[in-house]
Amino acid sequence: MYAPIDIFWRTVKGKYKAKLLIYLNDRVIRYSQIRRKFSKASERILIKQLKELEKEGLIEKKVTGTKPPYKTEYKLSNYGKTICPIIKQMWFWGENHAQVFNSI
Amino acid sequence: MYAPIDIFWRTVKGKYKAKLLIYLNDRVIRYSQIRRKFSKASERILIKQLKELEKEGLIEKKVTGTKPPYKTEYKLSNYGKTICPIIKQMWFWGENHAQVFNSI
DNA sequence: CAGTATCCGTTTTGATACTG
DNA sequence: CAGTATCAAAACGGATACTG
Repeated sequence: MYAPIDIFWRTVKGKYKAKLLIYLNDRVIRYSQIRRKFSKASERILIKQLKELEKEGLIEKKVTGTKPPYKTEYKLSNYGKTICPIIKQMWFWGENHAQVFNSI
Repeated sequence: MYAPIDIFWRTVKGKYKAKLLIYLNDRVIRYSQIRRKFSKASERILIKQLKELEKEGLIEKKVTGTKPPYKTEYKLSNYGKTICPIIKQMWFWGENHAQVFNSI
């Protein structure tokens, strides 16, 4: 029903998802840190994309505390780690071909 | 001003662009053929995405004839060929992880 | 601290009739 | 044959006030 490329697409579609995956690669990070790093993103969208990544199993969330203030930590899952090499290649491609865009 | 990942993103963002690039890989194809292949896409969107790919130099178009009916042929440029390996990896990733989505 | 809820503007896509 | 034009619908993202 879906072409394989659609599977991939659906996974990383969203303004910040690819960057979030790279940012979470090999770290455990609290939400407030992510907020600071992605300060240009609106609260709503950042949470939305984190939730989607979590729902699809690419990242994992751990909440500490039973009443506020809570402490939440995000990290990449093993499944999420399988996608990072591809995102890095997307990154490298952009790096190598940036001049094409600057000239438009 | 743009992160490299945004460069890549901007290049293939669009519902059919990645598929178009793969489809045009190593072939010269007429517009009507593309239409048949992408029969689910609306005329407007298909043309729009072809135009954007052409504008950014990923594909090339050759028009034959001075009055209708015209004959146009599309093919991948050398520049476009540099991005196909990455799209294929996206494809493979989706193939290998499809079951995750089917289970949701 | 880590989110939700609400409202709103922009961007993307679709359907379809028409044209060089 | 290969598009363009027009209009409408849906998806996406942003700002910000509020809450467990």
